[in-house]
Amino acid sequence: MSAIEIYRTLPEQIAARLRQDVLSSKLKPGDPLREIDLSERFGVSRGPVREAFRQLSQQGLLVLEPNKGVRVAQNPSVEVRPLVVELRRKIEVFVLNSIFERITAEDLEDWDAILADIKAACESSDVDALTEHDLRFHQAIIRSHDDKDLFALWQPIAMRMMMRYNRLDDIMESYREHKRILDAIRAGDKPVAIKALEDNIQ
Amino acid sequence: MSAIEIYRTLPEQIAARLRQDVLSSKLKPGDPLREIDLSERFGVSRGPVREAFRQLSQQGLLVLEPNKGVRVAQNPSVEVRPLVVELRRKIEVFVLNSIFERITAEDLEDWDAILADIKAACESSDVDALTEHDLRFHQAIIRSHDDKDLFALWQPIAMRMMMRYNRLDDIMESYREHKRILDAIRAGDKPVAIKALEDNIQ
DNA sequence: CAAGTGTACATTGTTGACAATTTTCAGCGC
DNA sequence: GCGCTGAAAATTGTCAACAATGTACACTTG
Repeated sequence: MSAIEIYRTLPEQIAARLRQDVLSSKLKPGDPLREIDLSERFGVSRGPVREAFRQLSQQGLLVLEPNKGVRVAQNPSVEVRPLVVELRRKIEVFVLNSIFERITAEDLEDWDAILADIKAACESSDVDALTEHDLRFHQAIIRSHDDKDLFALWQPIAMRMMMRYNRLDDIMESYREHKRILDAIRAGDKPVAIKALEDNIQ
Repeated sequence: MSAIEIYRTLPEQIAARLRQDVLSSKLKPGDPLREIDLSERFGVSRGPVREAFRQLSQQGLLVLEPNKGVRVAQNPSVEVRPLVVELRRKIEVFVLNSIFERITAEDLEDWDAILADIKAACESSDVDALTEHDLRFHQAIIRSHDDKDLFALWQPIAMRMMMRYNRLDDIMESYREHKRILDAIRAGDKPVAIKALEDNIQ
């Protein structure tokens, strides 16, 4: 796995590992997870594993059933998915619109760095890495807003889209979509930036 | 407290109690909560209390800081609140629109019963009870959709609105708003029902 | 006296044992 | 063979002790 270990607590580290497994379909919808298995695999007790389960269920990646256990969540139904897409668009457009005039050179540097990771992942057709860096890109934008609660609002919605790349014929298109967003921001063109962001969320 | 004890697990019961305290402003934004205090108050160990904290932080009512503890969350800023309102509207309208033709007589009976509770709370000016039954009313509608994940999507957004009734000069208006929704549903008038629902969410 | 430092205290984090619940499946009667 | 019953196994839920972390404040030092 990648070496991004900014996660401070034990449950966060475990949750991050499991999230990768779910998003990369190493764990499939309906798969059961047992606390003992994972506590042995990570060399910790069941407590932190339980808490990681709670975190991921709050993000919609796992489903908890009291006294029965945890399973990987089903993807949103075809009926509900358009709603999820619309909600995520609303939040991200709100944020971009709100911070646009206050975006700093440092912000753009950070986002360029992530864009480079996206490009590398596209060029090597590494879908898992692309999923990770795509998420990081949008996270970075959300997190640059002063109101830190927006991230908590956005995360469960974004996770439910689960970044499935089957929508793209050409994986490089993902890189180009994100590049268009940053280019428009750099040019100070707000409407185009927002349009590019909306086009990327589907 | 009211005797609605449908919550199966210990952490759910604790979370329900704390949620009431937060929504009724018995606990105010910024107030710190200590695991020991609550475990003694409820006569359980710290484990279930910790899990209740996690549930409520996922709903946006508490804020967790690793190794430091838990505080009651701040209300959404005036800038973000319109976004939250819009997101909640989108979800509830989506659900009502989606289930409208399949609403049964039993559904309407259930919702009428909750409406009666709302009426009683309004007549006795019991704002805490009104908050509770208002939540129950909208929960019941969301939960009648086949896709149970919609409730998990809706809850953190709805909680962040925190049902503040200072928007109403006359508390009875809350009852009338909800009655308008059910009347329109009963009459089979979808556009009016959706309009009434939208008007109620602000 | 201000700034920094160390130590005791308060609080959260983690663990392993035990309790409660659910699931599995062998045994039984029909 | 089919369905029911109930004991055993597997799994999650709860607890209390211990570890790690953060905080408060008296103390030192310049």
